[in-house]
Amino acid sequence: MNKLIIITGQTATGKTSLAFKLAQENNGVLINCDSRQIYKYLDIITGKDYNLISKNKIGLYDVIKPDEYFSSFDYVKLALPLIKKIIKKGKTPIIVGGTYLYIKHLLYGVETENIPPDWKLRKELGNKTVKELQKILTGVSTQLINQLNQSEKNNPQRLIRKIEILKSRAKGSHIQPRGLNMTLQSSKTNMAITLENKLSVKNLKIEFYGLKFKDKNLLRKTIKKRVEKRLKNGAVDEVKKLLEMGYTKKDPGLKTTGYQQLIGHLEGVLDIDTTIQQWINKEVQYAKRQYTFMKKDKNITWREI
RNA sequence: GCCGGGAUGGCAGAGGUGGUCAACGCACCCGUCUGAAAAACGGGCUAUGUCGGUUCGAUUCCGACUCCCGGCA
Repeated sequence: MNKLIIITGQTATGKTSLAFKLAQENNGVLINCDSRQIYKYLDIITGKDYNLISKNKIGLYDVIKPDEYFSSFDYVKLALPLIKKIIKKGKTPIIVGGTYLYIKHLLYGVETENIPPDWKLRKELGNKTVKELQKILTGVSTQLINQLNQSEKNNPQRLIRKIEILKSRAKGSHIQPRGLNMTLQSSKTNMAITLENKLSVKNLKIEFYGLKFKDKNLLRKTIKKRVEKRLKNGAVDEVKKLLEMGYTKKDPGLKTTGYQQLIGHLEGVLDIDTTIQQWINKEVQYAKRQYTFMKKDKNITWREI
């Protein structure tokens, strides 16, 4: 019997502590699944737990630089072999992090798996207005744009992705998607089977936990404390250092809560109180969105804190 | 005390108006999202300081009061 443990959930719920505990009980090895901790040099503000886990005991920390793009596909590509290696050693991989999108793609696959992001195209289309993007899409496929809901129709990133998919298919390079889709989320066995195939591992047992706050007051209080702690630990200096290294607020790594606000402060746009308040608000809002997204996954066993 | 200016949602703030007034932003609530996810988006909520008058009808006109800001004393 092979075991895989996944711990996700809202930010600031203590996922890493739980992962550490489960690692001791299960002969486990941690694999990060936080889209921010993937980045080098983003340490204090993304809350890398160096005290709890020494750097070499957790996988997928610090794999790219702040100006590099990363996607759920890249994550899966890196995570799968790592998981496999750990299982082969007879240990338990423990995936821990709040980026549910990455977990979702790892567990359930993506229909358009063979159509990679075209960052050049994205950059090009990035200058266009939503109206222009809609027009491009309408020109290619009226059917497709009619299927989009209001939210997606106005979301430039989503529209660009759709265009990307259509362009790729127009080139004829695509293969018919495999039957991996959302319906698998309702079935625990299928989830394991999918991964067993991808890993070529037999008898995989998956434990899938989600951590969430009991109520919003506690969430806000905890986040506020955490922000204050990070400031005390040198968050401002971390940002200064990154700016000195030549990174800017437009770099994908720095498009992160905390960095955006502190850069605003260093630029003199925000006073410190506003900076802190905004930082806290953004994290609270993020935690809310996380749960909205994750709660649709029926495989998650929830634990309230 | 006198003179002037002001009072619009939880906050900030615009403009119009005797006829269901009421923008934008923030916050808050709910949601969307199959290769950017700590991202990007959609929807929703709440208002004319108090009291009285004129009027069929007042947020708008009139009066008083309260509070705030500026100037004079």
